[in-house]
Amino acid sequence: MESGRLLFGSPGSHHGHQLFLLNDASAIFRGSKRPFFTSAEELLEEEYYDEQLPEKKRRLTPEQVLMLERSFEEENKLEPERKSELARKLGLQPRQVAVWFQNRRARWKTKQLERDFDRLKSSYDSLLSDHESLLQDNLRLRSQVMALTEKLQTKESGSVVEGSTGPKQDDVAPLSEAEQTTVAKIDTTLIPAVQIKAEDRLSSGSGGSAVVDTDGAHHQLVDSSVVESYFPDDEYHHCIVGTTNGGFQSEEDDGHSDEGCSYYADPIFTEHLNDRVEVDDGQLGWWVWS
DNA sequence: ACATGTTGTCGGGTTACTTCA
DNA sequence: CCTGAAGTAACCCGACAACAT
Repeated sequence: MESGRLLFGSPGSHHGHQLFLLNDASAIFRGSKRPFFTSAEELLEEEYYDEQLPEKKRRLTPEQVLMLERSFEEENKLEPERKSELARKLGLQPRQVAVWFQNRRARWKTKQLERDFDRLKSSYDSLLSDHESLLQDNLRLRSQVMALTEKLQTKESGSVVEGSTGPKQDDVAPLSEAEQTTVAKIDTTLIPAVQIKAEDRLSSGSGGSAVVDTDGAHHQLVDSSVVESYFPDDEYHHCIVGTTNGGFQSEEDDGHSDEGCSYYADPIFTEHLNDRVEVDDGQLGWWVWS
């Protein structure tokens, strides 16, 4: 071990005053209490070294720091030969050079962590912005699907009564090309899902049976006017109880009502929640969105 | 060949001191 | 003048590797 230090101070103190054994070049500081950032001119002044106070921490001169920094840029690890060479050139103890490199690596690592943090935070902020933008798109598209679905149903009901005394088909505005494309998607994805659910329900026989939709939501028909829906992706495992009388409740597994349910914040869900339950002569139908 | 001791270095944490606002 | 924050030289400790015995 490189040691070379003398301790004096009160016994038992963890950090006694320390006096360093100095090499030839630094011997001019022996016994002085050199302040930080001492200029070269000041160092040459005789009275500077008159005091015989114990050696304490001394700042390295700017020239010493510059040379150490340059050496650190080349290689941040210090092999024994380079350490001795640097110590000789700078007029420092090899131990001082080693300590400087250790501290310099620690400072570099701290800065590196700060840079990494900034980079990750920037990346996170960007992703968050993208996520929020996608949520807005999702919301908008859901609304569009709803509107188009309603439009399609209105059109289909108009064609059923065509030729009868019902409203004329001309009362329904024709779908645009884009709307027709969306409707086609609804036909191929949503309607079969509804059919599957209807088959599940019908095959189960009783009104108290349960079905699971494409979202994994578990729907239980309680009676002719009430259905309970459990959403497995909801970390709170809320139970949404929809009714046909215009209201709904949200409960947690333990039965306590929860006004903070995240679904309240979803305008699409809130607006169309009761659409999930359509009771018509005991027949249960579902709105489904993907 | 293996065990043990010595020496030096490293990273992480801490202390003591200086500088500055 | 006092004070707290920041920067930094130096230290302590445990882990590890290289080398000698």
